Parts: sequence; structure tokens; C-alpha cells
Amino acid sequence: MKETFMILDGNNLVYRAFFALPLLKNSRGQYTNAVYGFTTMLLRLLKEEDPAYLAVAFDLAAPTFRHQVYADYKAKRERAPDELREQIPLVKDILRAMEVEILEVEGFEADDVIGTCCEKSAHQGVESLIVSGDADVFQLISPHTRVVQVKKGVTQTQLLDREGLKDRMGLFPEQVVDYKALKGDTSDNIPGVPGIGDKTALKLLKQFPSLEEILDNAHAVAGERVRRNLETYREQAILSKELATICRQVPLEFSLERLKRKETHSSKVRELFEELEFTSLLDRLTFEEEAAPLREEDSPRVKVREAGKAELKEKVRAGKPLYLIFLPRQGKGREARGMALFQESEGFYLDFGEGIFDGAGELLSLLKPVLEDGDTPKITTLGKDALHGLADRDIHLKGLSFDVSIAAYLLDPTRKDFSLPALSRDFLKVSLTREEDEDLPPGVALHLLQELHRELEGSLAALGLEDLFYKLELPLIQVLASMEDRGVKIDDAILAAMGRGIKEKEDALRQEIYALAGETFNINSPVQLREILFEKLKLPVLKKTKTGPSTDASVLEELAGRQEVVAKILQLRYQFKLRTTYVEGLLNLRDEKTGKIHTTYNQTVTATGRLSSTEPNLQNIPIRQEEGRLIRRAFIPSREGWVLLAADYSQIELRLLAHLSGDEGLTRAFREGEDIHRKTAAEVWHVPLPEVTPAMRSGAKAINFGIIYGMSDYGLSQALNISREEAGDFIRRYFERYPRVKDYMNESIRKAREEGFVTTLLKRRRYLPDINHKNFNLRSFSERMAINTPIQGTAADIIKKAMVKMAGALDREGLAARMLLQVHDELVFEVPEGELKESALLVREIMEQVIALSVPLTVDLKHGPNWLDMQPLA
DNA sequence: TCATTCACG
DNA sequence: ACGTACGTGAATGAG
Repeated sequence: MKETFMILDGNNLVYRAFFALPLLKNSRGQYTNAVYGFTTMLLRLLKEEDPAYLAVAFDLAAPTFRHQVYADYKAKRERAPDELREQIPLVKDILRAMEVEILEVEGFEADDVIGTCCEKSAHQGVESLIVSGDADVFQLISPHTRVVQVKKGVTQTQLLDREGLKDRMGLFPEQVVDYKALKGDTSDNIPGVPGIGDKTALKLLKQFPSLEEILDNAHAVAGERVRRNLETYREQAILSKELATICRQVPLEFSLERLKRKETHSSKVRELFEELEFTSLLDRLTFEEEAAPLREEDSPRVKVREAGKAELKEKVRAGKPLYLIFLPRQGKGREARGMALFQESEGFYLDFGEGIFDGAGELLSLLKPVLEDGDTPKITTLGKDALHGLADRDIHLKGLSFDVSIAAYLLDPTRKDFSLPALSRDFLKVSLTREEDEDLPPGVALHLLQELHRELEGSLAALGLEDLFYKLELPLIQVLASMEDRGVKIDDAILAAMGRGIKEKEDALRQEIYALAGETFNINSPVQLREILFEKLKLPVLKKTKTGPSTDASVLEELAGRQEVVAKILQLRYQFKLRTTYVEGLLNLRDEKTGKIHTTYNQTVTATGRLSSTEPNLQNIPIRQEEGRLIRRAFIPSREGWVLLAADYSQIELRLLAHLSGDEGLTRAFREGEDIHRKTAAEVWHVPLPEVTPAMRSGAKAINFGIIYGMSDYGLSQALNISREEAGDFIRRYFERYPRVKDYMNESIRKAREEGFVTTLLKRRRYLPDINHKNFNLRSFSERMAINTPIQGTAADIIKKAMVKMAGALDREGLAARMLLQVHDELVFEVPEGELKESALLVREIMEQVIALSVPLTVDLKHGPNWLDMQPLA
């Protein structure tokens, strides 16, 4: 028997299922009727038709080529109800979990994708079976292509081939478009020819085989009115035919291999079904063998041996996937106690003894060719640590193909523990003994790494996170490792001098404070300070913390006018901060030999997708105040004749707000290259741009920020030091001018409530479990996260993407410039002075063009001999 | 280890 | 009537 390729019209079937079934909800409040209807239909079709290949086509929201030909195409169509629209992502989640290919192509409808696929599959000798409830696809019927028409409800279907269609409609497939062109279609807003309905259309197509012949022979047609309309609306009929014709040349990669149907399903499908409460459907699936729980007596852990030279050389080979783990030393930072390897069926362990240079040196050198071979896939966890560990031995690991810690982060960016035992407990439901947990044996580690790889690979696919993982986060590991490795040079003399100056100021301030307070006390202790300020000096309590009156800067600023000592305390705090955190903090972490500091970029810490930086944190070096800013003078290029180059995205989050919300006013402002805060002030106060005062602008700036944070009127009033009423009024005016921004915020919250998570442009997810919580506070927090996370997270996606591209591009162009720092919306490089211009142009090009938005992304470039004294580079 | 404070985007 | 702007990391004091 010939193999069949079954392709489903996704949108159409979900739509039909939605209206065929009552509006079901699961206990978490998700609407599931369309998902349920679609899934049962899919399972039934798989059983009845038993196709060898399978795919589901979806429409994309973007305008299609038909809109270019005819602006009113589908203009009358009503927006699908929200209860339906929100179920589409769930359907796709299920399909991804079942490893069913989802086909969608921008600018084309599902029908076009279906037509193209059927044509291509026919070329490869595979018959197609289209499943749809829409009669449009009848035009695709051919000797190689049949249609399963889904009729009322989701249970009744009819199989149509060429003869069947003729019997049913009195038409051959190639006449379906002519028929539609004549009678028109109100749902697609295809005009047709006035006065011709289905009766007349059929009659005409009996008389002449095609629209063209009908039009050319209009004079021979019966009926005065029909004849006249055919002549008058000739062009309209031809346009209608064009619109009704399914495009069979959609640009898409078609590989039957990829569409091969999976007979068994991963536990991901089970989890999704359970979440949606489709437990009755579970029996209808065949599941893969579950990973056996790892117990003391029957653990299928990997056998591992202390490897000898000859053995390693013989058994670890290029080309085959290699599992690799650096096992952490108990409580000793990132230092590893050894490396475990697994390939095919053999496991090895290299003990590093007291350090990586101690025992395993020779063995490691033996592995160097395989480790540096980009075509030998490496599966790791905490891969960046391994990268560094090996780099210390001059082994430059290449071919990272999977990292379970990063995968786990994408599946839930709020998780805290990325150790193998923790990941195994949560993803594999495997429990370890306490001893194993504390000091993981290499064999157990290798076993868990393999199981996690298998499990998380499927989970990423099930949630549509593959591109984000393989194209962005995975290559980013290497990029970050080399930035950390490179480090940034620090002029210690500058810091040391600053430290001495600060110390003097501190001492003077401290004496003055003691004198004014009338006693000595620990000014750094909030507890002791409280006593002095609020008990001894009887200053009013303006704000409270969990443990008592607050003494933070906003409070002290309010009180500074009443007691001289308060201002001194503020000054002392600032000086102290500069000295301890920055001057001494940086000097302590500076490598004596190279004069550099090497930060660590954490890729699995933030809930939004940003990086974080530790030991030291180079993402919070002072800039806002003049004095603190001087710290930046100590950041210098590592070589003579080199300079620093800084490139920062201008207003990236507000631009993303414009893009994501589609607000016209905001979009226009960016397209016209306006100063956005000034423009906002002008809009809100209805004054011409030149009349915007600095106060108006800074108010507008605060509100622009507030929007991104999901602000309240109270929050804004605090930020601007104005009354709540004024703040509320301000916000109302803002939304009057930028109404779609308001819609966008509501929509973000609504989506979070329905789906339980929010996403960024590159599909990064953050779950918000408290979004429907009955506690107002918890719920409100989640709502603000629902607004902020897509914006902050998309900005993170974008700069990460630019970083990955940048690393490749600098190499390709043969430029010596190297990325040193990332500060959320800024990249800092060191570059040879002679290559400054060329490097800067490349940097700008990559950062600005990394993604296409509805507003331009712009990058400001600066260069200089250090991170303080920088000049704009036009 | 937690709470407070404050540096950054 | 809630109680209040998003995301981080480091240093210090207190228990």
C-alpha cells in the first residue's frame, strides 16, 4: 500500500471544534473545548487513516499576498472570540509535544501551505490527505490528493476524491475556483459577479468549463441580467478568481523525513494532557518507556572506570555524541574535582586530584583533538564551567550541542537550583541517596545527564523553545565564556588613589556626625541609626520596613532639611558605598599578574532572560552621580594603542513597547526620530515640542518608565514627588494619547491569566503562578510582571542575539576587536585604534539590524581611553 | 542566613 | 480597601 501524508488545516479545525463543543474549562480556568475537540479529531484520524507522514498548517496573523492584491480581502471577517484565540497556543503546545510538525509561513494562509505541500509530496510519490472543513481546499483534489471534509461537529467526515466531488457539487476540482470567482464569498469578502449565486454559477460551469471561457462567451449566455453583469464585472471576476486560487508555490522547506509520524509519545504529552485534564485521552496514546527511577539496588547507572591512556585514546572518538561533566568540588566555588565522560556505551572518569593541573594533565591532552572537534557534539551541564576548566589547560572545547542547565532555565527561568540532583528530582522524578546528593559519583552523574538530555530535549520542543535554545542560548555560552576569559583591564593606581581620597572624606564626615549626634555609634547599622534619628532626635517616621522605621535615602532626603546630621549621613553612606563596593571590591578581584578582572556572567539567574554579572558585578558600576562615575576611569583597554568602544541601544524598551503594542503615536515618534520623553510631554500637555520645559520632560520620562514597570498612580507620585491625584491625572492623559499601550497592558495580563505564563518575542517564557491569586498583593505583583517581563525579556533576547552574531562577525571580518562587557542594553569592546571606525560600523550594523521591528532600533556609539572619558562617534 | 541599603539597566 | 513600579548583586549588621 502506498504511504499517505496527512495534512490538517489547523485554524479551520480548531475553529470548528470550538463552535461544535460547549465552552469547557479545566479547573485552572483555561478554556479547553477547542483543544479537546481538535485533539480527539486528530487522534481519531490517526487511527482511521494511519498516515505515514503528518503535519498541521496554520495561518499567521500577518497580511498575506492576497491583501496586497486586494486590500479588502477578508475585511468583513469578525475577529475570533478571545476564548478561542487563546486556545491556539495550547493546540500548538500539544502538537509540539507529540512531535507533529507545525507549518506556517508568513504572508501565506494555511491553504497555500497545504497546496504547496501536497504538490511536493506528490512529486515524491506520496499521496496526500487534506483534512479541513473548508470547501476551498477542494480545488487541490487530484489523483494524488484527496480531502477529508469535516462536517458539522467534529465527528462527521466525508472523504472526497475527484469523482466524489463531481457527485457532491457537480464540479471538477479545477472548477472550484471558477465557481467561487463567479458566486463570490462573503466570509472572505471576495466580490464575485453580482447576480450570480451558486445555481447560476453551476449552470454556467456546465455550459463552459472555465471562468475565462464563460467571460469570453458571455454573449452566448442565457439571461439578460447575467450576460450584462458578466460583461460589466469581468475584471472583478478575474480578481476574484485570483483571490480564490490557492498558491502552490509557497517558499518552504519540505522534507517528508521531518514529517514522519511518531508512533510513541514522550511523557511531555502525558503531562500536557494531565494539565488540560484530558485524562480520558491518555489511553489512546502509546507512550515511550518511562525512565526507571534511580534506586540504590537497581540503578541503571553508568559503569565508569578510571581511564588509562591507551583506553581513552582508543575508546573516545570524534564524531559521536560525547557526554561531559565537570563535577564540582564540595564547597569550593567553581573548582572541579574531576571530569566524567561518556560516549556510546563507555564511561570514564578523570580525577583532577588537588587541581586540574595535578593528576589528569596527560590524559586531558590526549582528549584535546576530540574536545576541540566542532563536529563531535558535546552534551553538558553548566557547560561554561567546563569551557573554563578546559581552557585553563589550553583545551578549547567546541561543538557544544546541548546543555541541560540552560535547557532547564528556559523551561522555568525562576528555578533556583541547577545541580544535577535537583534537576533529576524535578524533571526525572528520581531520588538520590543523601550521600549521592552531596558527593555525586561520576557514574550516577553521567546517567542523570543522559536522562535529562533526553527528557529536556523533548520538553523544549514541546514548548516551541528549540530556536531560542539552539540558536541563541547555546551559542551564547561560548560567547560569554570568551568575554569572561578575556577580562577587562583595571588601572589599580586610579582606584587606590580614589580610595585614599574617599577614606579622608569618610573620616571627616564620621567625626562631624558623632559631634552632631552627641555620641559615637555605628552609622552603618540601621538599628543604631534608627535610635539616633527617631528616638534621640525625634525625627518623624516617614516610611517603615518590616523591622522598624526606614532610614533609606528617600527618607533621609526628606529629613535632611530638619537636622544637619542627616545630610552628612547621606554623604557618608555614599562615600562608604563607593569605597567598599567599587574601589575595594574591584581591587580585591583584580588579577595581580594580568591587571584584569574577570566577571562571571550568569545565564540562568534572571526571571526575564537578562544576564547577571557577579564577582564582581560589572553591570552596576556607578554612572549617575559625578563622583561615583569616576570609578569608570579605572576601566581601560588591555593593550597599548587600543581604545574602548561602547555601543548602547537607545530606548530599547520603549521602542519594544511601541512595537509590541502597535500604538500609532508611539511608533510614529520613534520613526520620526523624536526625543521620546520630550515628545511624550508635548502630547500629554498638548503643547508644541519647543515649549516643553525640563520639568515636563522629566515627568514624561518617569511615566514612560512607569509604564514599562506596570506602575500605579502611587508609584508615579513617589517617583515624581507629586500627589497621587496629579499622578493619576498624568497617567490618564498618557493613555489618551497612547491608547494602544493601555490595550497592550490589559492584553498581557489577560494572556497571563488564561495561559499561566507570558512570553517574549523569541518565545522565552515566564510562568506567573500567582496571577489569579486571591491575595491582592500577590496578584498585583504578578500583573506587573506580566507587563514588564515581555518587554525586558525581549530586550534581553535582542542583545543576546546581537552578541552571538557579533562574535562570529568580528572573526569573519578579521577584526581584532573583542567584546568585554554587557550591561543589559550596552556592549563594551576593546579595539585597536586603527580599526576603530570599521569595528564601530560593524557593531552598529549588527546591533541595529539584528531583528526587524515596526520601529527602528538605534545604537549610540562612544569611544575613549577609558570607560569614563568617552566621545560620541557619529 | 536574613534584612537593609544602594549601585546599575 | 487593599499598599504599591520591573530586573539584578554586594556590603554590612544582627541574630
